[in-house]
Amino acid sequence: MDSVEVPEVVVLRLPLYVRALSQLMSESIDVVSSQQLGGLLQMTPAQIRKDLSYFGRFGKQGRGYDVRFLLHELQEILGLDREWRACLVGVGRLGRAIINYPGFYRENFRIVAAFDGDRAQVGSTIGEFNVQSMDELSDTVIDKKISIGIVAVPAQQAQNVIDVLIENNIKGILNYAPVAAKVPMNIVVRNIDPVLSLQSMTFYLRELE
Amino acid sequence: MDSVEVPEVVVLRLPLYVRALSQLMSESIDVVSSQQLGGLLQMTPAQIRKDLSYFGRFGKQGRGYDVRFLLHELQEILGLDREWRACLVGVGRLGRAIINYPGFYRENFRIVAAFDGDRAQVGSTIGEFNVQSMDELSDTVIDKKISIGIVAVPAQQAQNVIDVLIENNIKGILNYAPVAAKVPMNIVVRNIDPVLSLQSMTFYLRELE
DNA sequence: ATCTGTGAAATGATTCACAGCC
DNA sequence: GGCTGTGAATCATTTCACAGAT
Repeated sequence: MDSVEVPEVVVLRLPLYVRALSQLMSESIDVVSSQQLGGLLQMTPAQIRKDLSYFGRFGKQGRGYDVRFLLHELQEILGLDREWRACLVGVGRLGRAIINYPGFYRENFRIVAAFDGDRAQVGSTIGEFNVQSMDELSDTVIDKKISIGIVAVPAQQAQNVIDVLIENNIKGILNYAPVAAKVPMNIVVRNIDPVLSLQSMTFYLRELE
Repeated sequence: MDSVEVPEVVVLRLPLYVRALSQLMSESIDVVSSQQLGGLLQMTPAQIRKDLSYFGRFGKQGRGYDVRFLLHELQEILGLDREWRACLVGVGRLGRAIINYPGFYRENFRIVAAFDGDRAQVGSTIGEFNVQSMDELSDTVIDKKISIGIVAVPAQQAQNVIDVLIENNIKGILNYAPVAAKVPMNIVVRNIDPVLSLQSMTFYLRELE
């Protein structure tokens, strides 16, 4: 079934489908066509059908997709049918905001530990977390079955923190630091960088003035 | 010179070059090859050269690129040689974190006004901002020459807020709300959505366990 | 009558490879 | 010898268009 490698762009779009389908379910809509879904997400019906076809045949000809069924299938494909545990590294302003952000929790991502390289921070309490030193990372990752690291340290320290996370068997990194992380191929990195987003936006705005 | 349309992927990468070049400049390195830059950013030298070639011929054969010169050129191309003013809509937890985030200011993006649809918030003070009602948006956008709107309201209200921003001549939207914004073609939207990032990451992590 | 799933075609992006220059 | 800039080639993604199912 997945003998053909799924393109990464397709994987990046699946969560959009999940979100739209959740929305539809909450509106008690139980069948949706690729046409309608495309309308919601501003994309072509053909792309949606093609994307889904990498994973199976979920639709009914002449009818469309059963919302609940497709949602469950996609959640399973993405691994969203379980809880994921993450640790946060860096408890400065940004790190604190991340801890307090309720969006992760709602989608079954749990931050279960917080670390900081600054010894002055270690031992302090943030929300319900005791801030731990980086030395404790190794044991905590194992004890708490952590598979994702969230990096919220200054740019200068980011690569080092990322290296430590990888040494400790973390396979996914959500990187808020403004650096291009160097990681082995088997590590999945996602960057969150609003400044980069703005800096590419202005290219288009500039022409308008 | 730009008679051939520049692909959007290229524009999205330019800020990465800007960042790397700034870094190099701060290290007093004044010449860099596409090879070296590729090493820093984890991309191929050919891609960098091709990207830059959409905008001009910035390098010297046998030598590479003058760091300071290329940096200035790219900043100008992206419109980063000036200050950009933005307003924030939504002063909940997320909005407050955005206001306090120093990264925008450092890169010449100024948040100069804050709005909230919730009348209970209006009139309160956050940092140096007086939270304004949405009714005041129209005048303030003009007075303060705001061209970018930062949306940090709950999903439900996001499309409405975005519509209001666009009605008031905002051309760029940095959207933190978890929705696929519907906007006319001439509006530039950038989405910041860490949950989507995690949800596509888990597809790859799932296979490892 | 409607909508999926999918090969084939079209379009878009990346990489190659080398002429030309320093 | 080293490096850019760039057409050409390759590779990837999107869109088309239609057979087949309900």
